[in-house]
Amino acid sequence: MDYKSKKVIGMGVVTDLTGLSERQVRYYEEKGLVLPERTKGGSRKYSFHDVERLIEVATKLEDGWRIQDIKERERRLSTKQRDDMIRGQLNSAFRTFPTKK
Amino acid sequence: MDYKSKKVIGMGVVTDLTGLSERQVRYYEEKGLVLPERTKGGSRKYSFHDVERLIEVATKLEDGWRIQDIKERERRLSTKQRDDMIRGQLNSAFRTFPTKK
DNA sequence: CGTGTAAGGAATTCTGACACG
DNA sequence: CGTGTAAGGAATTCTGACACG
Repeated sequence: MDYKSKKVIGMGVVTDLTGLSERQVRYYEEKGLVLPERTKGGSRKYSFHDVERLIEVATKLEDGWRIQDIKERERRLSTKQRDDMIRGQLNSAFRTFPTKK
Repeated sequence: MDYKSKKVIGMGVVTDLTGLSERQVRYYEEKGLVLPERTKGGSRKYSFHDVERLIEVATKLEDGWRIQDIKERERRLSTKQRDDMIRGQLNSAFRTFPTKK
């Protein structure tokens, strides 16, 4: 695992880095948009990747998105990505599988 | 600044990552071998680079080095590096400056 | 010299709840 | 729905000191 994915950042640094409040950060977690790890004592630990994710979420909210919208869109995207993967696999298996157009 | 150099890691994670005690980590700082940043409240914050540095220091201590030895050696190394830099600059200024051999 | 430990305090983070719009 | 806030507690980290070898 690389530096970007290692969950080592505490709440204080996260609020500094993102400009968000603790409340916001915890709420986005409650809604399943970020998944920090926990220390034995229960403190949240985030990765740099999580920090970027939080900023992305906050930006979309400012743009008028709702949290449900964000989750919805991403669910669909990952579904499409799965479809593309399967299509790719079929493609190499049978060189005749029809792709779009 | 990249992820590796950003000082965002608290003491707890540092001891987890290095296997060192808080005492050791603070002592190496006292001796000038690592230079964490501080939060407003006074908590130390380390980078991934610092973490690797701490492991390196601890390893050398296990190998019988003394902290002063470690600092001494590095002082000399950086002096040599400075010499090399200056030699390089002179080299490009006067293509005749004698390099070793 | 390098490290352990007990002591007491200050800073940090957590949860659950009430509030607002 | 997304966020602020006051409340109380638990976990975290800090400093200075004494101890050992």
